[in-house]
Amino acid sequence: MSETNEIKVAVDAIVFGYQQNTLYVLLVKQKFGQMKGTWVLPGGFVLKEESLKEAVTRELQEEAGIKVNYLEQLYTFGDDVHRDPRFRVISVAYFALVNPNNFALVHQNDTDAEEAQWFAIDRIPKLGYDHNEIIKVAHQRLKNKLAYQPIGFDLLADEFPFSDLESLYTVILEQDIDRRNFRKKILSLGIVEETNTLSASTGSGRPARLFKFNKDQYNQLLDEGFHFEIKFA
Amino acid sequence: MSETNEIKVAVDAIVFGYQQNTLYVLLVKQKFGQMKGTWVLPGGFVLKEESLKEAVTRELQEEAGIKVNYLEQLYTFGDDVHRDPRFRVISVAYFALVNPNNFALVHQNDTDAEEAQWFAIDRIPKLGYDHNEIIKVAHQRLKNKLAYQPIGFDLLADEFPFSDLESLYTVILEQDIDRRNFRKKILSLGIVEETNTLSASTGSGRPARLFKFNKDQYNQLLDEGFHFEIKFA
DNA sequence: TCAAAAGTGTTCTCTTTACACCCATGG
DNA sequence: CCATGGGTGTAAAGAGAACACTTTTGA
Repeated sequence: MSETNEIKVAVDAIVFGYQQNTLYVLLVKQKFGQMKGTWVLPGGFVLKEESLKEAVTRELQEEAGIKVNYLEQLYTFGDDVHRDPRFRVISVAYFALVNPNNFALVHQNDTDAEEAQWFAIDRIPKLGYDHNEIIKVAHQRLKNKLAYQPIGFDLLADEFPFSDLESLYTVILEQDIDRRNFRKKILSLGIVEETNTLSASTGSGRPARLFKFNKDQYNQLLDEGFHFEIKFA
Repeated sequence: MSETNEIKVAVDAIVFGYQQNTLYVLLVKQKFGQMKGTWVLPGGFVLKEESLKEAVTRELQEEAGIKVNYLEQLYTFGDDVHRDPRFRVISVAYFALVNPNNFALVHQNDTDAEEAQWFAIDRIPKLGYDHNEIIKVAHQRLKNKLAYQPIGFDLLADEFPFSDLESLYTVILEQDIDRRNFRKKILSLGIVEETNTLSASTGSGRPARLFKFNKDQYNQLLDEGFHFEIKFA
């Protein structure tokens, strides 16, 4: 029973960002040890007096200078006893989303990682440990959640054209959707509202009206037993 | 960083069983320590050379002599630094289901727990640690999963009358359902098949035809993109 | 005036809901 | 023959899917 002392507890974060029809994941370059130079998920060991959640937010701040706007526990990886070649480590992985406001990375020098960088989901290099596997699990979770929780909005700016929301769904779910039916469906839920703003011109095409997610309204509907769900043909 | 050595890793299992319109949870009486005599979830510390999953199945065997027929990771509880008053412990909780075949408890004497016992979900006593909270989370997961995964069958005998399946749904979801529509819906999924057996008489009423879940068929449909879902009015 | 993206309604199909009476058995 | 639980169909309403042309802007 005392052997449990020899198991180390780590946290890792899979942070998703979305920009220009591309889904990105945040990675950091390992600064120390035999894995120096390898790209891995941001994360690290949990301190004795901090909660798991605190450990993740601390590591994200230290390693990438980033604050996320959605965070939930994903899964705890601890079945492969040798997933870390040095020690027995179990890792509690967290699923996180940032919107473009928080996208920028602060490069502090006093960090665990030499660099932090965004990688397109289909351009992830071979990572250290089992982190490629962890990203797969997180990607699947993202796909699933998109259908029954309004987390798409956490990946967009506060005000966005409808087409951004639509292409976010097509890109992440890798599936075409009908523009008219999608718009009708989303608007019928009553959690997205029109603003008076039009998008700045992008050089071609008609400017789009901007919309925003009404979180208060969503929470109120939740209390009333409302059930968010988006499905496609 | 070395402080992580002082965090202990435990697993706990929430095992659900269903009998006679009642949902049960398996609890064990703590045998040692200052919590001696308190009811808690089966579980214990993870050994250095075993996977998390192995740890759960080992503990369930040792403490209750039970084998489950569904097991999945639920959540890792580690945000309250003092959830165990003795040490910093994080617990990876597992969600498990048994069917009536595996319901019986073997009372070995060489176990961690003095006793193992089934408690109706609405008759759970005050438990040690944060285990009442953990059960709430597991109960919610059970309710959610029932709607989009055919796990109800893991709580029933291999062959069951339709009314058992139906009352399982009403009991766990705490919601009435229309008998005719429910039967139509389930049968239309094509994963439940009729047997030739009729239930033994229970003293009154017409004997029921028994059905069984066709797991192979379900898995095949899954591969074809099938999506299980049961909703109610 | 052309290219590019935004905006918009209707019809058809399928799924979900609501609802009530007869059947088989044991006592 | 009565009490108990098992078994079944239909119609109405709602949700999802399919589908194409007009509008606004910049170049």
